[in-house]
Amino acid sequence: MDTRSQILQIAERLIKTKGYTAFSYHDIAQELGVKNAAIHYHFTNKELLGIAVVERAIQQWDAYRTRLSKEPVLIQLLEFINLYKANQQERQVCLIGAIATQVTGLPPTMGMRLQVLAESIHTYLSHVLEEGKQKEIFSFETSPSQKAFLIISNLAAGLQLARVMGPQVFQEIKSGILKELSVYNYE
Amino acid sequence: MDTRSQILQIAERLIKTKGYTAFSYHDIAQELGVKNAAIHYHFTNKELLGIAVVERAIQQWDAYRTRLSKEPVLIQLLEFINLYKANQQERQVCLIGAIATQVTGLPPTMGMRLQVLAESIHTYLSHVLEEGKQKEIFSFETSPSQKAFLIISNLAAGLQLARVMGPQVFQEIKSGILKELSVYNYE
DNA sequence: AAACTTACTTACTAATTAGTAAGTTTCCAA
DNA sequence: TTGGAAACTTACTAATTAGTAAGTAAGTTT
Repeated sequence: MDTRSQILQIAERLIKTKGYTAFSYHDIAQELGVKNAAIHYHFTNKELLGIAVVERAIQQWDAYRTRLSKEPVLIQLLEFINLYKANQQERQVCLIGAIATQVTGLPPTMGMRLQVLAESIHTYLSHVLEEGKQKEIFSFETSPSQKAFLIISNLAAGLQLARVMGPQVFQEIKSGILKELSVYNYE
Repeated sequence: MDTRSQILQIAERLIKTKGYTAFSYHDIAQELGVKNAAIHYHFTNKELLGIAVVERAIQQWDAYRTRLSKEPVLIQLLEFINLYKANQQERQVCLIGAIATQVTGLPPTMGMRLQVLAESIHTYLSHVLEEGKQKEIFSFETSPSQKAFLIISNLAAGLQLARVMGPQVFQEIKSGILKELSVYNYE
């Protein structure tokens, strides 16, 4: 993998563990075994790096949801939850939560691109829920859009609560989501 | 109000808007119209200030839940939601979400005290839900503890999503929570 | 009135930060 | 084989950061 991609990968991990303001070019440089200025060569300033991290997340999400969309809705839901579970296992939060809590003091463009990501995720999950409801695989009383907001917020804050209260909280939230959708016998 | 309390109040607001790492002693000093060192007089270092902010939040929460516990369960739930709504109106996130997303790089004591706060909130809401279920005011299929985790995560991440996607998202989440509890005709 | 405390200010240090400018190495293409 | 671009390093700057030490003014206690 090329250095540019490695920088983006490390930056994303740092944002999801310490937050955007808390990580420095030095952190990335040290981990890559290069000098500070090498990071500046690839990303002139921190704002550009931050935006590129969100942009990369959008691309990866687009690829992921395109691939997933060919699967049955139940698999799509479980795999969606697993995306968050993977973060939990590394004690990370999701990118949206990590940036949203600091967004007031961040470059506006980061907020705008994050909105695009959040809306894409919400739209995708809404469709999955709608199809699942129609096919009687999921059961819920709210609209698919509203239910999508509820589930996304469960997962996002589930990661945050798990950091503070322990990993079992995420498991409780995950099984709660599925129970409320009347989904049983998974994995 | 004395200076110490004012510092804590400003610090909490800054944590809930920009995050712990992003605010400086200078930010507080400027807003109070005093010099940098005046803040250090009251809180020798940033770690002590951070812990004091969480400690104050625990005290305020204890007072609030004690007062609320005399009300009917439906009022208790609606007032609990209103605590988050108040944050939303100022474009802030909740203290737990704000700190949890950065907790990996923060003084361990802050994480420990935040855990106490989070557990107290969860215990309180669990009791409210349990009583409400028993009295058939709320309806839900999971355990009260599990439902409490779901609702807390809805509200915490609801604030974060509202920052990125707009305030209507918080409203959607709020009405979704109530609908799933079969609570109608509120306010 | 003297001693002491509270709540600061002034003036500083050391470390870290993002960011830049100029030079260097390595590889590839004409 | 020479020219140039890509990917750096070296060496620096300016700003911001947390934190400290010494001094001061106002009030409070003895």
